[in-house]
Parts: sequence; structure tokens; C-alpha cells
Amino acid sequence: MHEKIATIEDVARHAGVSIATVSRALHKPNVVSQSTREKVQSAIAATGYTANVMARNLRLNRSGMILLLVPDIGNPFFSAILSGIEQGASKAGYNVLIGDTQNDPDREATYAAYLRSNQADAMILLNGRLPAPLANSPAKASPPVVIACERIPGCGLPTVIIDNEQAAFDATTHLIDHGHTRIANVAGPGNNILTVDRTAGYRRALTENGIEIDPALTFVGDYSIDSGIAAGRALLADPKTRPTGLFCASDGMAIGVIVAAKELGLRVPQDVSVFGFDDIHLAAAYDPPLTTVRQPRRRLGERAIALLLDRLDPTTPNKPAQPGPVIVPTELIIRQ
Amino acid sequence: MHEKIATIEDVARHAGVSIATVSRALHKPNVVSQSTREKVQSAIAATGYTANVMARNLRLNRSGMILLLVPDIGNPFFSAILSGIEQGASKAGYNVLIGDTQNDPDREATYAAYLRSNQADAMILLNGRLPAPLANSPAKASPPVVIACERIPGCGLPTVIIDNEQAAFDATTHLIDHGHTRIANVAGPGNNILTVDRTAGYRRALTENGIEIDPALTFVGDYSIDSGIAAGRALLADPKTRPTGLFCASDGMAIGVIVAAKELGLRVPQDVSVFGFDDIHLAAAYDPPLTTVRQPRRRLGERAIALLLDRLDPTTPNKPAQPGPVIVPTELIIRQ
DNA sequence: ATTTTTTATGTAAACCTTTACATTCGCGTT
DNA sequence: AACGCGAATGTAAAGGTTTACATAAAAAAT
Repeated sequence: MHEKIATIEDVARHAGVSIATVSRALHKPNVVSQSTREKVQSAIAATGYTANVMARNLRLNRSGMILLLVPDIGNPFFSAILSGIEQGASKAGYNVLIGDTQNDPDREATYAAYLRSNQADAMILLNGRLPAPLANSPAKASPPVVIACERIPGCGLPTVIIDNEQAAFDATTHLIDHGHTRIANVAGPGNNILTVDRTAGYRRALTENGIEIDPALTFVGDYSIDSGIAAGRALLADPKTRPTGLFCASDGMAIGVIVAAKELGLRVPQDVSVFGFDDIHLAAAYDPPLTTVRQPRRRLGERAIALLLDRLDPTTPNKPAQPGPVIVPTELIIRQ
Repeated sequence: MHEKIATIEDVARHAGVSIATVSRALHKPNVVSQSTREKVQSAIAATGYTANVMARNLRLNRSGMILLLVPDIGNPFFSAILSGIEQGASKAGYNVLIGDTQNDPDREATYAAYLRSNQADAMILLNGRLPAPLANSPAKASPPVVIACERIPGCGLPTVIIDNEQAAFDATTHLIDHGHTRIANVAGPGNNILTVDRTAGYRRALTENGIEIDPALTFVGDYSIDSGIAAGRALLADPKTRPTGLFCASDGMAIGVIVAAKELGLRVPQDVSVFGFDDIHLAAAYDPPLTTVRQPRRRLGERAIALLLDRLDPTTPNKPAQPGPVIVPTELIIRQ
């Protein structure tokens, strides 16, 4: 049943020319005569030929595909980044395919193998970790890989990040400027580089304003709503030690904190002020509308793909690697 | 600089055997002698050889990859589906790669070409549309493609959907059972098959309960929060014609409606009841917690990949195509 | 009219595998 | 001693392209 798919040879036979001519008619039309070109065209139409991309890729050692590795596609945070990436990539003639690694090192390695065998021309990592095959190839000076979103300290790869430290500093300072002195830090997992940077910014803001850092006011969550609820219950329960402002490392946790605050009969923002991070899509529609740090996600993606395309451009082969990470500024969204 | 990557030939030379033996040592270890196997192993280690996947794929006409086409990766609705798909696929030794089509027919066609040239072994469509190359190949009886999420009427492909009509019926009936008689329908775009089915269910519920259908109570939105706000303002402004219950075709629109209701000083659920659709992640944390229809998204993905693997299984080559669509039941989540 | 240049096409190698088939060798049977 | 057989390995084709090089024909220059 499986009617054979037409190859270039079928077209050549049909048009009465050699396969080389067919290939040329397709890729270098100006080098083949008008009449032959037409014969080939109609032969292609007659046979329904489309080039076997895999064979071409094998020959050219190039696939036209950029692989995007994300730790969790369910996180809407990544979608806008992707959108920036796709636009740039498709303008340059690349397809973007996304691999969801679920933070599984095995899966990361599997996908990274695509790069090695040229099934993918380049890779963008939204992970905070280098896939094993990459980490193990020190010889190959600079694979066509760009890191976005999380920086990986010590790997020499081009990186695009937002200034987490500064953003956290700004947010915390904003709370301080509005009269808060007891400000909690609802942080992400401790081993996460984002958390490290954000907590550093939070601390710097306090220190620079002469406020002592109270370890009891830091709660370690995991960015989820539920951990935000837990944070809110833990931090807000006791009126004596209750902070009046909370800086949260994600909007999800901020929402959780607000849920918990409402449970306790507290009003937001009258009784406690909550600052989020990310400006997720629902932030504005929440009750109360969430004050938060907007990450320029689209921009982040645009910069990442620009960096990568630069790297891939064969006309500038040995461009020196970007010295430091590209830092995209953030923006405070004040809503409440 | 680009130190040449080791091929099977390098390994063969290094081990003093033929390339055929190397290949066999890797894929059929039992057919090659112990001593040779060891020589090959150490040669592989010495050269750092890894097989060129593209060459292998070309030879075997298979890629081990399943392509997942989604219209908008930013829609968190798809992520859970994906998770179900990935699990099943990876158990069967396939990788899943996601292509974000942005509802762009060109992009759909580009990705669909992967299938044609065996860069992908199969495809799952979360789109509501058949990519052009597929639609144009009527001869090839049944390409390895499964539709999930939205059904495409009249295409003979296996399909997995949720019972939108029944779910809308159940939701609307729930509102009726709670004493509502003026019930609005905040629908999606009219050309969307999901909307058609959901509106049908809404209508059936009214009709079966002897309630007349008032065309003024239908608002056409686009699933977004903003269109929900618009719907709320339009429907709730006039106290005389105001409905007391609203069935919304997405949680986003439900949230928008609630935002608008609060604007107007209405209390939810005391003054108006709002029913959503999807049970998105934030539904439970919203204020008030959203009553909605939960779509078994993970299950949907699981069924889709199961159908596909079934289709791909070479041991059952000419399995008759599934007669009708597989329908996954939904669940009402009552919260308010 | 002969030589040079240009243009258009064909031939065959290369990309890297996998595998059907052929070959070699040692061993047990007759 | 001749034969057959199984095990281990090698040879070469195939998969569908692209492209360097060779060739042929036509146009231009002498």
C-alpha cells in the first residue's frame, strides 16, 4: 500500500535529465537553462516530489533546526521567551523545536545528542544545568549553545539573563520607601541560582537602608502557589513577629501568600504588602492586582537568538565569545 | 580547530576490524566474538566515537522522534497533555519534540514536512487544523498522525477529545439546579469547534429544562481574560436584564467576568454565579475559588500517545483505524 | 577556420550508517 | 580424506542528497 515516495531520481528520469541537474534546478536556478528548468518543474509536479530532508542534512551536515531545551514547558514563564526566539530564528530560516527535559539529566543528554550528530544546528538552554555530553567535551572549544534565563557559573558559554539581584533590590527598596521595615523574603529553593541572586538583592536593599536582616523572616519555598500559602501561614500567623511587607521570588508564591493572608483576615495591601516576581499573565487580573517585577521575557528570547545567530553566522567564523553575560533590565510593575 | 568527529571507520581502523564488525558489535553483540567485542569497545573509547544519528536515520528510515504540534505553547492548557504524551513516548523509546505553530499554516506545513522525510516518525496535532501537506495527500491512506484536543470533522484520523458538549451540559445543568434561570453563555470564537460543541451543550441544558434561549445572553469572546472582562461589562451592566449565572467557555474568561462583576459592585457567588472551563492551575487560588470543568488533560495525552504507538507498532501492521473518536470524560469541580 | 571562452549538463564521489551476501576458517562427520 | 556446517568476519550495496570535476556544445575571439 505504502506507495513509494518520489526521489530525485524519479524526477530526473521523468524530466529526461540527470539528478545533478534536478538538484541544481532547485538550488541554483540561474545556472540551468530556462527550458530544462521548466521540464524539471513539471516533472516535480507530476511526481509529487519533495526533497528528503534527512538525506540533505546528512550531506550538508546541517539541519536548519534549533533545539530549545526547557526544564518544564508547563511553566508559562517560558512561553514568551520562546516567542522571541522563534521570531528571530524563523527570520533566519531556522525551525525551533522544543524539548521538555522535566529537569531529567538523562533526557537532557538525549536531546543534547541531537546537537552532536547535527540533527540540530544549535541549542538554547533554559535549564540551569549543562547537559552531560556538553560538559564532557572540553576540547570542542565553543559549541553553538546559548544559555538563557539562568546563568551557569563557570561555563564559558554566551549567556542572557535578567538582573535578578538588581530587580530584587529595587522591589525591596520600593517596600522600604513605602515605610516598611519588617520585610520578609519568600525565596525559592536554596540551590537555585535565581534564588541566590534575588536573595542577595533583598539583603543589599535592607543593609543599605540600615535594616537588620532577620533570618526568621526568610522562608524557603519552591515557587509554587502551595509553598506560598505555607509561607504566608508561617510568617503571618503571629501578630507580634508579623512582617508588613513580603518580597516573594515568584508570582505564584505571592498569590499563595495573599491566599494565606486572607485566611487570617488580613487585608492586602492595607495590612500587608506583597511583592511578586515575574508578572505572569494573571497577575493583573488577580484580586488585588499583583505588584510585581516584570521580566522582559520576550526580549530575553530575542537577545538569546541574536547571540546564537551571530555565533552561527559563517561569515564571521571566529568571533570572540561574548566576554560577560548579556543582562536584560527588568521593570517594576506597581499595581496595588 | 574543529577537530574532526570520529566515524565508524576510525573505530574500525583503530580496532583493526571492518566497519561492519563495529556496527555489529554495537547492535548485535552476541554475533561477534568476545575478543573482537573488547577490541571494538576500547577503540570506541579511544576515539570518542558516537554514532551519527542522521546517517543511521537515513539508512533505517526512522528517527525515533515524535513531533507534537501545538498552536500556542504559551497556553498552559497544553502542558499537562504534553506531560501525558511524553511519559508514554519515552517508555516506548521515542523522543518528543514540540513545534509551536502560532496557528500559522506555513509553519504547520514546515513542521509537517518533517514527517514526510522521516525526520519524525509520527505526529500529534493539538491544532484544530490539518497541515496542508497532510490534507493534500489523499492517497497515503493513514499517515501516523493522531489528533488530540480538537476534533477535525471529516478527516479520517484517530482522534482523542473530551466531551465538550456533555461537559457544557453538566455545567449549565448545575447552574439550573441551583435555581438559576437566566444563564449567559460566554463563548469562544464562533468558528472554533470547541465553542460549537460547548454552546450546543449549554443550549441542550436550557432546552431540556424548559428554559427559553435568549440570544442576548450569548457573548462571543476569544478565551482571554480581557474578552471575559468585556463580556462581564456587557452582560452585567443592566440590572434589569442581568443574568444570575454565567457559563464561560474558559477559566480566563470566567476570571475576566469576575473582575468585571467586582467592578460593578457585585459579589461572586452571592449576586452572580460564574462557571469556568479548564480548571487551570490558578483556578483554586483565585478569589473566589473558581467553579469549573476540569479537563483530564494528562489522560488526554496518555490516550493520544497510546493510540499513536498502537498505530506505529510494526507487529500489528494493518490494524483497522479506530472507528470514532476516543472520548475522555470530564469532571465538574465545584468550589464557590 | 581555428582557438579560446562561456554555458549547460552529466558522472561519480562523498556524507555515515546498516545489512544481505560472500568468504574464510576450524571442527566434527562420514 | 573429503565433506558439510557453523561461527566470525569482510565486501559492497543501499539510503537520497549535493557538488567538484569532466565533458560537450555553443558562442566569441582570433
